[in-house]
Amino acid sequence: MAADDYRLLQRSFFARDALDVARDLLGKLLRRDGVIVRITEVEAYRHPNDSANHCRFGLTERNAAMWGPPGRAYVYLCYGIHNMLNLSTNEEGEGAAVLIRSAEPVLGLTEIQRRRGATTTGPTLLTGPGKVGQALQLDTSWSHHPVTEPGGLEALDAPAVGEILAGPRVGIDFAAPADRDAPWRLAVAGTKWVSAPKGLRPV
DNA sequence: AACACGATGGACT
DNA sequence: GTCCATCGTGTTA
Repeated sequence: MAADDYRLLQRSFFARDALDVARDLLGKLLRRDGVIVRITEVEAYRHPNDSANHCRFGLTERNAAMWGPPGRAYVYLCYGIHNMLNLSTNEEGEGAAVLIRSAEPVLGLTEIQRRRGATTTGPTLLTGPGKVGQALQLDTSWSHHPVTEPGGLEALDAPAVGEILAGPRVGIDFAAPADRDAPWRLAVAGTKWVSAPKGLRPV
């Protein structure tokens, strides 16, 4: 299949609750120039009433892309080092997004290795949100970029996946217990391209 | 105007 | 298992 045969996801795909979008994003593709990856693990950050969500204190300059139209990138810097990719969901005015936690190389493996500074072809190449950001060469200036339009970073359609695993989100111990325990981390079953298989179980 | 800390990853014991 | 790099953001004063 030629790269030009891939179809962009539509804005309406993202104009739904983050948890629904998260589930449907599994198996979909992200393209940046000659690199294509398949999404294998995601987390939903919902609106409202999600105390793990960056939008929990309202609109700020950093999280503005989450409040904006659906289908936009929200890239934020974590620990001063890692650029984390989210895709905005819900309707404009609702602060919600899906964090892309892991992916699997589809095209451009050697370029991904170069960007990551790694030689492995195994899951450690691309499991973890910081690695995804690095492989797609993203930084915070990519926030607000529409992934439903050609050019730059694109979200591409692909067949739905089969079985799905779910479990609590990672690294949100600061959140309220109910939000901490909510099974809003989703992953493709049967793949090794998942950052933390522990804690995931079939839905 | 200061300050504490994070939706992590890699190196090391 | 532990340690910590590294800096922008949001909170608090």
